Amino acid sequence: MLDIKFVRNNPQAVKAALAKRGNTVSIEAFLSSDEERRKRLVDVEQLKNKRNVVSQEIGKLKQSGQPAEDLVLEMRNVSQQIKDMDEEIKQIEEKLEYMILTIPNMPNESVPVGTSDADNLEVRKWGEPRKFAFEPQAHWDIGEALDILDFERGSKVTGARFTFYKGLGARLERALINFMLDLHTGQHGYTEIFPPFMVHRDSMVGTGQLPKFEEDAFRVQNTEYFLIPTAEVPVTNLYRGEILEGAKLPIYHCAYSACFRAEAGAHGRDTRGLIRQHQFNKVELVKFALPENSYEELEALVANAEKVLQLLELPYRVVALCSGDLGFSSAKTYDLEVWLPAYNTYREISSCSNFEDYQARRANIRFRRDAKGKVEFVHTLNGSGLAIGRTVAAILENYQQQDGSVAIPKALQPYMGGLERIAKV
RNA sequence: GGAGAGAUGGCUGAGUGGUCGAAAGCGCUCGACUCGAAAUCGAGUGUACCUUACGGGUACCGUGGGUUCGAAUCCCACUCUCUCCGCCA
Repeated sequence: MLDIKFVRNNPQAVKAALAKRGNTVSIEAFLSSDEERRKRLVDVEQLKNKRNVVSQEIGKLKQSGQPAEDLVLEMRNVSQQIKDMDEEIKQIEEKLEYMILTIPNMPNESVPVGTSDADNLEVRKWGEPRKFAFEPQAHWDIGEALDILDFERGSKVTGARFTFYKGLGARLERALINFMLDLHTGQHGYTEIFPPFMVHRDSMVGTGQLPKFEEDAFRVQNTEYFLIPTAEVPVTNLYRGEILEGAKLPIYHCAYSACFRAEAGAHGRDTRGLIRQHQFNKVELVKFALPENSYEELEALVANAEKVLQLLELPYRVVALCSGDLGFSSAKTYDLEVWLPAYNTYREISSCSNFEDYQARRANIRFRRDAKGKVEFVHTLNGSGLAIGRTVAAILENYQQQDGSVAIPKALQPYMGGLERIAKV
């Protein structure tokens, strides 16, 4: 969430920043409630002070055997008043909290201004889309033909947007997970985490999925547990409520997890194939950084994610999201988009964001530079490194052969038991 | 699932209705001593909010309620941890 004091002191700047997102939240409504709260707080705290002082007097009177009935009666009244005022303040605070939790982050200065993904800025391209001597097939057709993906039975057993991987398809998924984790832990300095796949409400609030986007999440019946939409949630919340040692920053974590998304509002989009599933696998990168370094850390994180695509020799481009396309909690986001021949376009395969102190403030993740220093909020970052299902789709489509088989990228072959291609059995 | 014990500051741990934001020790910071270090001695050392010139106030002893003039302390519910039994991958 935003710094309430900053909002109070710079309402115009906040409004201008949020306007770049096309956000219409009323800062005025927030500020008037905020003022109301403070006004009442002053009153009730005065009363509480009176109660504290007089209560001590009563104690002394009673100890010395003197009567204190009139004071007790008076304080009985005061206490009731305090109770009523506390109740009113609580109502206001609940309203305020909901408001501040539903105000998105402010875009960083460097974010291009725009209203939709059409205004996103291509930063760089890597690799050349392959020229096919034949009509390239979509990955769902390739996968079904090779009997390594089974969408029909996925729907039968669970429902739409669920898929069975079979044989070398399942092996490919597992190989990619291991390949990516090995790369990030071995070459990029990330410490591996294997997180819970369910978290409670506070964790979802901490990273920004709640309270605003509850309809996007799967909640476990009769509990307050949510299936994680990304490992970002449990891994960022690892240090929730903690004060970290400044000397230990930055902290790099990577984590494999399954991800669960309700995809509310995505009906009819990407209905075929692996692109948009209710359950998919992902290797996530998470960083906890010093505020002054977070933008360098973002560039490095993007480079770490790009490395996966480079090693797999998949053509991609890097896009800087414009202000209107930015995620709720993000101050700046780069998307990695991989080339998908059957779509004849680049599709998102990784999203790398700097949240600055927005999540840290929600999740109360702080650090102290040294023993004497004041506590400060860390900056949190994360990015996919990469989405596994979409990587499988990209490999199937980019590495397909005329005979229907699919070559396996060199870097991945050791993870496939040395296998060089997936062919029909 | 059954029975029991517990949750206090960075840590250990005292505190069963008032003067307790909280003893003591450890740790940490600063200072003294020292050529330097250790040891020793002295001072300091939570977070948030409100107000503000200095300063002051309020809240927080797992979480949420309740009793009371007054709650770390009493009552209720919940969460988590530990021990024993049962069950289980």
